[in-house]
Amino acid sequence: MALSELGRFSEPALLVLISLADGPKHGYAMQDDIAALTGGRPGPGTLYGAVRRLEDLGLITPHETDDSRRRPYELTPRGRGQLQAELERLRSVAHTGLRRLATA
Amino acid sequence: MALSELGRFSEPALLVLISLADGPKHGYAMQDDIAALTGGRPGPGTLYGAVRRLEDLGLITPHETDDSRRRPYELTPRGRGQLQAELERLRSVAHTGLRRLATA
DNA sequence: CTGCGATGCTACGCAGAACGTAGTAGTCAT
DNA sequence: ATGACTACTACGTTCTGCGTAGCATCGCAG
Repeated sequence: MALSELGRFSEPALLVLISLADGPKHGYAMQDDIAALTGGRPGPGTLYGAVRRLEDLGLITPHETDDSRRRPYELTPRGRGQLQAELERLRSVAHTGLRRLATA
Repeated sequence: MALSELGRFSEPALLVLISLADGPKHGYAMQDDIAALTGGRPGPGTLYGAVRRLEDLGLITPHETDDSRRRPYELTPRGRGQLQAELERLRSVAHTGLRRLATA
């Protein structure tokens, strides 16, 4: 993490955050949700790798449950804020790019 | 490249394509342009690494020039198409995410 | 005309992300 | 009780991201 100290997400990590944006989910449900969003289903290596990193960063947290089999996660307030900022940045970059394509 | 066969870009590669969207540029100019777009200037390793991969994929191509010192690149038609598709995908993902944040 | 900062790129190497595969185990319907 | 689906862990490989270092060229100040 060098280009910017904290304000950057890789694609799988971003998709995990988005998938948690409308409520807590466990890993398998995230995979389904991401598949619906993007058309591609991440393998477990990709998904749980991203989840662990996001948890280390304090952007998501395990959700209380008595079910030992599932491990649901939810956004922390910090994760929610970071996601919002990142999505706005992304939207602006996409907008700039599309305008350039249209003009040229 | 496994999640989707060709429809996925890493952030630096995407930024290179965007920076070429309003005309041919050489590496250093791309660095400047990306810095203006995002606030962060990629190092040469990041930039030229992404450039080489994009050239291998046929999305950008070296621009004719007699200047041996500079090596400008431009989008291929295929690169232009891919960029457009990717930006639209990105905009839609960002939109979905922001809507979820607003609703929840 | 010489020094020096800015330009433009190549080479290199490491850390870690992305990804697939395989394996384990519980659940549920038939 | 067998097979399909759910849910996750473990593991290893490949490649990206990134910084650093180095080298050559240009332009300008003195």
